[in-house]
Amino acid sequence: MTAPKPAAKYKRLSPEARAAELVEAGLRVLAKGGITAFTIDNICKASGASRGLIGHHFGGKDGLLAACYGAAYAPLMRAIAEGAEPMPLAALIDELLSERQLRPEGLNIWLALWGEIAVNPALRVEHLRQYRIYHATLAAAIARHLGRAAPDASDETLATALIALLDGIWLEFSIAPEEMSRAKARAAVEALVRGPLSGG
Amino acid sequence: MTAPKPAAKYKRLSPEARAAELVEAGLRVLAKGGITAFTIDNICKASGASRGLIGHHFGGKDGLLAACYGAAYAPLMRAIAEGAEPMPLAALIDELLSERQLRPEGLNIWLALWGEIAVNPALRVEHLRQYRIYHATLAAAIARHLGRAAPDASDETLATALIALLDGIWLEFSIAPEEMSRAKARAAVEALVRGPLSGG
DNA sequence: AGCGATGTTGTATGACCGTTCAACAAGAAT
DNA sequence: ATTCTTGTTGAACGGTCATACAACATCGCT
Repeated sequence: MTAPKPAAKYKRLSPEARAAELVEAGLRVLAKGGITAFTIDNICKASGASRGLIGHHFGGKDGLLAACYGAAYAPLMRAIAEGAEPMPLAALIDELLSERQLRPEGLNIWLALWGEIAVNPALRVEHLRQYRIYHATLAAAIARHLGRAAPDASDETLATALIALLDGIWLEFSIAPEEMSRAKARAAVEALVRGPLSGG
Repeated sequence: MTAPKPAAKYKRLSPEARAAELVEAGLRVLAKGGITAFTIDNICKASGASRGLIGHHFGGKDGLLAACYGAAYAPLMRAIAEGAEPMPLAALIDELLSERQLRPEGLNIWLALWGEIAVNPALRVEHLRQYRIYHATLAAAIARHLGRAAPDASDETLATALIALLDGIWLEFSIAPEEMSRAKARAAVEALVRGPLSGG
């Protein structure tokens, strides 16, 4: 018999890898149980890690929540930044209403976090940072669509309206899925965008 | 000296009055601290009542939360049902974007509750009940605006889109007030509604 | 004035919360 | 093989959570 290899009691990860695992677990918890389920216990159980790790890597629960917020924005940012050259507006809207962006787990994460943003100043800061990028990208796409080099005030306003409509659509998908569908969503966005964008 | 009147230790209320006070206190707590602040302690402190009352009148915290959800819908319902005869669409939209409907406290309550609806089946049921009334009222107003006696499929779809846009606008007012304004909101709603409604 | 019905109180209870931290162990460096 | 760095563990802590419930007080009724 060879010497029995003692089973390692845990796997040691790089800080980045461990942080990523915890953020992913946090997002899974948020998607399933909302903000009230976002507890150290639940997250560590979901991640398979021990209770001390969140404090060690993020300084506390709030730190992890902020990281989760950033991570929740990632798919959206990836979508609107895809490709080397800027996307045409139609393609952008198509992507924002794609099945990938409308997955229920992802939407539930938004819902859970929105309620916190209104109430948690630290999260609000992180939100504004991401929002500005999102808004600027949309405004630029609208301006390009209308043959402008840079967005003017009306493009900015339309971008704000489009963001609100998309947020509302995502919201309805989450809380009243019987009433919302991709087709209805598409029709709504087209109605909003047709007037201002066809006329010029 | 006359006999000193012993100060009453508490005021005894009818079940309806007490329930109403607790619901109001619950809404105040939701507006200020979101769903995570919705605790027995906080609510009773806000209401000036003792810790046993929520259990006594609502069977538990969840019962009160459901009642709060219904109460949160009340201003909206009152707005769209105002007057004996049906409101014209323009007036309806005006009311839905009025300052009364856009008060931050009210919007924060929505935000706090939306995150729970996605996750709490009992709340979801209550939501659907209220949503159907809301949706039907809007669809009827749209149909009337177009000279139809009853809403057809396109009116229903437009009502859904309008609800989504309004929800999104309220959301932006709460989490990104720097970017949203009543004027922008009005412009967005008009853009959404102009095409389908002017053409017929 | 006294009784009875019932709305109200506040403590007790057990579960769970987030954070801390000393002991531990894995893997790299030597 | 040994040492060292550092990621990891899990128990311990004080605080807060929702709920249950027995004692109590108020007010209508007689």
